[in-house]
Formats: sequence, structure tokens, C-alpha cells
Amino acid sequence: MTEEGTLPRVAHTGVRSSREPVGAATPTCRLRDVLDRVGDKWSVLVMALLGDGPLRYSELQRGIDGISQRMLTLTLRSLERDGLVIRNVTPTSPPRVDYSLTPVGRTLSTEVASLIRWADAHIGYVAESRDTYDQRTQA
Amino acid sequence: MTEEGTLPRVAHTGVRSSREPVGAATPTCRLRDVLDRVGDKWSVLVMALLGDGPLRYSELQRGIDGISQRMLTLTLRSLERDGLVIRNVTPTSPPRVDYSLTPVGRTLSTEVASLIRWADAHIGYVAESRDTYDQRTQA
DNA sequence: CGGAATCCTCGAAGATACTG
DNA sequence: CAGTATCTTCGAGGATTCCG
Repeated sequence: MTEEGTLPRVAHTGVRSSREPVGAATPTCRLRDVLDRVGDKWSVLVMALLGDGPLRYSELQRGIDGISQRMLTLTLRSLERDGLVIRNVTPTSPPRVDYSLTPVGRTLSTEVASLIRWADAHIGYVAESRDTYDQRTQA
Repeated sequence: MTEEGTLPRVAHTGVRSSREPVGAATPTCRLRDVLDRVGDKWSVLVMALLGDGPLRYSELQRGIDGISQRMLTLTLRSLERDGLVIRNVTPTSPPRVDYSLTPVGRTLSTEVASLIRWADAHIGYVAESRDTYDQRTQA
């Protein structure tokens, strides 16, 4: 339903059958685009926050340390464009805008949460690794 | 063992107890650093490829479409620095260098594989969403 | 083969100011 | 409150060259 018989030439979990380049610039292989979105610093944080329920624009801004209005808006727009986030305007005065996840967005926020849990669990290991690496190489 | 009683102020899967900023620039909160690495375009692809087993430098270069020597080297260095990838030099002539995952690296590559599977599964949905969004807004 | 070093560009992203 | 618009910087990353 998504695309017709274009099997994505991408590394999947197990043994890769072919040795074609990952993320080759074939017309149908937009996988890099999607991964870039997922990998985006702000997107990840927004998805994580919205995973706990809808939030207003200002709540997101306060919830994400160091994000500028511009970047928050851009991030929300592209997430909305990708069908991951819904923008809900309540035309009061002043207007109230809530952001929530779409069903597909929720599945992504699950992945993101898993990723954050990984990072959380291995923060110490990574820090130690960096220290020992730096000490070895600075010599 | 990692750090003493510094509970990471990060969004976890379920309900967040506090409303502190995600990724606040506290000294101990290096989570953003780790997430940035995870989110890095090239790192993700390298981890995905190495998830299927060790590869040589040139194999990685051929395996990742569009990566420059510089970026491949930088990516591998920082992954090595983070304790996720091991660099193995066989001092033949010409030298042979293999890269493989550390145990912790393998756990990350699992996460990455999951992410790629997500992207793969929803590539079509995202593409459609973008199309309809663009049509609505271009008016 | 597997890099390191250098130069340079170009676009992501911050700062600022204004608005419905 | 929830943005948009504009200007500007700054550093990630590509291209190129050289090396053990």
C-alpha cells in the first residue's frame, strides 16, 4: 500500500542479504529523510514530551531547555507535515494551541522513549569510555 | 557507579513526574550528548551496518552511500571514543583495519535496527502525509 | 589501504523584532 | 499566546591533497 514492489535497500536487524549501499539516493528510498527526522535533536525531544500527552506551545517551549521559538515552530511544523503530530487550535482569545500525537506518532514516540532509556542507561559507560579514550590519545 | 545520586531529569516512557526541562544543561545531564550521537545521521548508518558483523574501512565506505572519507573517519573515531565500536588493526602491508561493535555497541545497534524498521514501515505514510500537507498549505 | 590535514562553503539555527 | 519575518553567524561537513 505504501509503495509498490520497491523493497527498501536498508540494513535490517539480521543478516543483510545484499551489499548495496545503505541509504542510496534512489528515488524511492526516502528512508534517509525519515531517519533524519527521527535523528533530529529537537524532534526527538518533542516526541518524547508529547508521548506523555498533549501539550500547549508554551508548555513545550518551557519543557525543552534551550529551544528557540523559531526552532520549536519549525520542528512542530515538520512533525505535523509528516503526520506525526496534530495541531489543535482553540480559537479563544488569546488563542490556545495544543499539540498531540497521531496514532503513528505514538508508535514513534515509543521508539524514541526506548532510545532515551538506552541513552539514560549507558550515559555513565559512555562518559567513562570518553575519559579513558581521551587519556590514551592525549599522550 | 556511573554518577552518584543524580537522577536524570529526562522524559521516560510513562508519565513524567516533574515538569523540569528536558535536556537541561545541568553538569551531569550529558544525555543530550548521548542522544546527539545516537541521532547523528552517519552514526546510525554505521551502527546499522556493523550490526551485521565486522567490516573494513573501505567496506563501510562503500556500504554507506555518499559518506566522505572525512566523515567516515570522524564518525568511527567518536563511536570508538564512546566505547561503542572497536578498531582492530592488522599490521599487514597494506594495513587492514576492521571495525566491530562492543557489547554495549551491540545493544545500541539493536535500538538502531528497531528505529530503521520503524522508518521502513512508515515511509509510505510519511510520504503521503507530506503530500497532503503540502497540497493543503500551498493553497 | 586507511587515513590526516587543510581549505572553504552553505545552510541550520540563534537572536531580535514585530503581529493577529 | 502563538506565532512570523528577517538578519546574521558559525561550524558541520564536502572537496582536495598528501602520507605511512
